[in-house]
Amino acid sequence: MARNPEETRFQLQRDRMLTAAARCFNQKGYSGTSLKDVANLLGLTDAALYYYVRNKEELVYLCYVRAADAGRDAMQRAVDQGVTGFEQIRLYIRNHIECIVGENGPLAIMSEIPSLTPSHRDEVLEISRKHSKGFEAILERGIADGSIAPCDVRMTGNAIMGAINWIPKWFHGDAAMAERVLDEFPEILSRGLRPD
Amino acid sequence: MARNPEETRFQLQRDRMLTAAARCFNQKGYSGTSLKDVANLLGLTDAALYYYVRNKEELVYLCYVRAADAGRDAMQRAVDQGVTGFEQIRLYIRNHIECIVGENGPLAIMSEIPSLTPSHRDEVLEISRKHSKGFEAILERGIADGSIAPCDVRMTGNAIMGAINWIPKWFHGDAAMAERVLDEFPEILSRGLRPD
DNA sequence: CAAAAATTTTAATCTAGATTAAAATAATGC
DNA sequence: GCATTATTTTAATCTAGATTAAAATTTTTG
Repeated sequence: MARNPEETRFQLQRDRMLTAAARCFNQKGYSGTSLKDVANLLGLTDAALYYYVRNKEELVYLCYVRAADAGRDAMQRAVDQGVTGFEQIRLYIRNHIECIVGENGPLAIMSEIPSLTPSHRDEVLEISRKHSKGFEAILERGIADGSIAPCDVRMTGNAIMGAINWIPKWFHGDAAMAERVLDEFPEILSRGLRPD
Repeated sequence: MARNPEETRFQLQRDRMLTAAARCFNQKGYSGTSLKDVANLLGLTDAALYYYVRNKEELVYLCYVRAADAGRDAMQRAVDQGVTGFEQIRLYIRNHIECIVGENGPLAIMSEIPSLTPSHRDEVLEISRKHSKGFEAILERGIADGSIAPCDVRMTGNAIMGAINWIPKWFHGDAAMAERVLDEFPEILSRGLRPD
């Protein structure tokens, strides 16, 4: 055990593990990926994973927490940098997609919350709800400042988030495609928000 | 075995089964749902399902084929009824969402194609690709007839389809909500397509 | 370099869930 | 009502994959 450099070592391995797991989960789902799948991506044995997590459920849980952190971060930066609500939404879309298709590896899409422990489930649901609320709040500010046309913010949020969350289903790590998504999606998804 | 009324009986049960399975799969994924889960929804024993399908994989496969049929149908009706490309897209969105949130039970979202048999996988992928092409073709017609602004049809298709495919993740059979989705989504998702 | 701590592997165990076969029940045709 | 066919259940198998414990290996520290 250690102060900092070694804690970092453990953390780094664990992080690589979460990335590998996220890749598997996005592709084959929670139950569909075996710990062996994840371990293989890392050149390890399945049993080795238990050195880093208590069990498989905790692995998803950590993936989700990590994704939530990245999402919150993407939103925070967008709010900090954008002036109008519209600009903030656009920045957020771009930032978030960057997390998803970026080279630091994929983020897990939170698509199997039912598989979590009740306690973990509640926690993740709470975070997720907060995130949605944050998104809707930006929309509302945009409506207030006139940069976004009045709309059902809940449904609009669901639509935009859905389009983003679905990306891992068809995107598989092609760098050229990553560029294209990053260029096109923010425009496509925000275009409909503008007032006439 | 039978001519027609009995064939219908078998078909009907099988259809109920596909609906139940679709509900489970959408909620918990392929590997996440046991045959017992599906059987319970029908008031049956898991073993009884084998009277209708060869195995679990065939069950997903049939769910996917069924969803594909409904999707093709929704698109065909949209093309038949709409005049401009824009109108057709809008109609298609509404028709498809109606399949998803409608009362005849949910359609399976094709999110776990990797779990299929190679042969089934190829077939479903082919159908799915054709569907995407159909969607993009409508977009292109819309661009040609001036009802839709020029855009990257591939990315636009991915965005719109993604938003739709994600619906089952947050929609859970509330009738009032179904109305709301059906009212809002076609507008939200098509608004950005209009030329300036 | 040797001791201690950290990391990984090997080898079992344990269980849920898919699948099957045989038996039981229900429905239908005559 | 009887014989046949359709449907479902009961009761076993069988297997993949999660989990664990102990042993082996690697890394770190002094």
